[in-house]
Amino acid sequence: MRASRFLIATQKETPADAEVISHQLMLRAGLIRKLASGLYNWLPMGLRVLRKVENIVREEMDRAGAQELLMPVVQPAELWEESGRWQQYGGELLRIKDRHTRDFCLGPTHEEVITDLIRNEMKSYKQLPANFYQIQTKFRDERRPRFGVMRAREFLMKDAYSFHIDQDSLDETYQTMFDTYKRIFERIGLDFRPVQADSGSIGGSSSHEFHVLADSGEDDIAFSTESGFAANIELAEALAVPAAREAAGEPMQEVETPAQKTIDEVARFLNLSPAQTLKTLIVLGKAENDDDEVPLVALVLRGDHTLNELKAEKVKGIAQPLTFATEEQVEKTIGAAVGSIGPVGLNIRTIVDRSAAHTANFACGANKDDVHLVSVNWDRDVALGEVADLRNVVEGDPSPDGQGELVIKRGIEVGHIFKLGNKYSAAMNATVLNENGKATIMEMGCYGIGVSRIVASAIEQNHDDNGIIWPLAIAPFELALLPLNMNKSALVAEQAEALYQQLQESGIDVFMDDRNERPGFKFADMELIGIPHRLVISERGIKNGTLEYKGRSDSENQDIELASVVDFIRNKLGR
RNA sequence: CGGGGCGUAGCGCAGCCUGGUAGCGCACAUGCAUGGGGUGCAUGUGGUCGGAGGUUCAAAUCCUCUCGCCCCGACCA
Repeated sequence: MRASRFLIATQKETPADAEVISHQLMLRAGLIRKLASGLYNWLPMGLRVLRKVENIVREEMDRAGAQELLMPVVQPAELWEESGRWQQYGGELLRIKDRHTRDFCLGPTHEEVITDLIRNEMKSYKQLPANFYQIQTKFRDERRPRFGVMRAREFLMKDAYSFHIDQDSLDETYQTMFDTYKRIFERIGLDFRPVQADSGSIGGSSSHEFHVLADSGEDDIAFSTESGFAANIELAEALAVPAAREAAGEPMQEVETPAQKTIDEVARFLNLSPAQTLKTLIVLGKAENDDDEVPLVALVLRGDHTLNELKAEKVKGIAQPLTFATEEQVEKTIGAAVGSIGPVGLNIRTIVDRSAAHTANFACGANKDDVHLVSVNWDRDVALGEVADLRNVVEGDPSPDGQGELVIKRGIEVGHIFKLGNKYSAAMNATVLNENGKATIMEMGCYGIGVSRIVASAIEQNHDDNGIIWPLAIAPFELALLPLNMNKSALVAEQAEALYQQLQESGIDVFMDDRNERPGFKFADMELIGIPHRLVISERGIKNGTLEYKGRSDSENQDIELASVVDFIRNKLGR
């Protein structure tokens, strides 16, 4: 490609509304332009990157035996009513009406459509297992789109759905997809980790996420220092810390704590560390009958720990989504304000976090305004009832697999695989006949990759002060060919044209900057765009019989014999 | 959805408080010079100041409403 015939939309200045580096660089390098909040145009330069990612994903899915198909963006409401998600799915599902006022939605995911398709097409267990995928635009009406294409409302996703006669077959394909995802992210050149994950609103049992490690990530991932354990923090099991409870000391006593509400205030006032205090959070439970009053439930955690809402939600009898009781509800039922609640003498169901249950001689609210208790001990002063894992893990916690400690890093979720089981196939009655001729509900798996998000996360991991540094596999072009003063020097022009021809014929994805611009201007543009390899053709080099080569992250130029330059580049590209 | 902020040329911004001719840098066009790290000089093009209503002799500026965008806040590829 010649620069003179290609839209180079680079900008010197960073648009004010771009927050993270990948968004800034995608705008500055002229890869994307915003149309509206969460909606982006992909310019020619950006689309080349997107297509390269897409092709790697496609090749590896095909290699894994999946079949590509394509489903519509617009989906009829009936299917979503059948699965129950028309009601369940929140505001992210953009619901629209057609001219006949029939209900439709823009597809945020395609479980319903694929299940409907496959239940009509597949009749026999002999056709299973089968895995279908598409690379297609999704729409999720995000409450807050941000970070450019990282969290856009419209985005490109590879989604795959597998169908099985039994759990063993599902397990096998799940493992194949796990391995395929590893290959994909390795080929793209990302620093990533597979982690155990929650299956969220899509549903199902087992689930792994693939995270690109980057400080700008929106997820916290817990890793073990000693083993391969890695899990999203929403899921990582928190073991009891300390491992055993100390012996009880002084007798329990009441202390006046006027106007001390938060854990920090109380701990400072009592001259204790927050870890020596317990906090009691009051949430809504589930009423047994629809007409009954909603009960309150107390969750007790160590003062320095934070509640993991996902874990709390999974406890039987707690309202989903997790909802905190209002101050009025708390005062009415317990008779004390929110800052003075504690487990001693508490008149509602109480669930204690494992670590809180191992804390001795602690301080907590006395269920009387402005009074706390100190030197409180389980069993001696208050019965220890239900214990559960309620908290988020913190750095230094023991790894749940018993090996090493946990370290926490930020990650960007670029892939997610689920075992759906029969959640959709049962709701939508997707069956095939088994060996005995009996209708059997299929088992399903689903596997997603955020194709457009990968482009942004690759930049988060690979950039410097001058711009993007693309991994070779997804660079918009492999090589930038820069003739200097081409318009003045017939020698340079002639040589550049000849070399351009030669490189193209060797199958190299070359971008020749034939614009009539000064050298510094071209260098800056090519580095901002992030093309991995660069060749400079100048009059003085030609006279020496050499060209200058520089890799995007090299610090020095290297002179290359003109005659051997094509081989040199092929070698650099690993061809 | 709640809290905060911002809308003036393609991009980055000033002007608004204290009402009176709409400005600067970059980009873009033309010319001359320059020609190895975003070159210099000159001359130009480009704006219904987000929109509507109001106050006023006069509104980018003051008032009301509205729309859009960004940031922070707990259902995600």
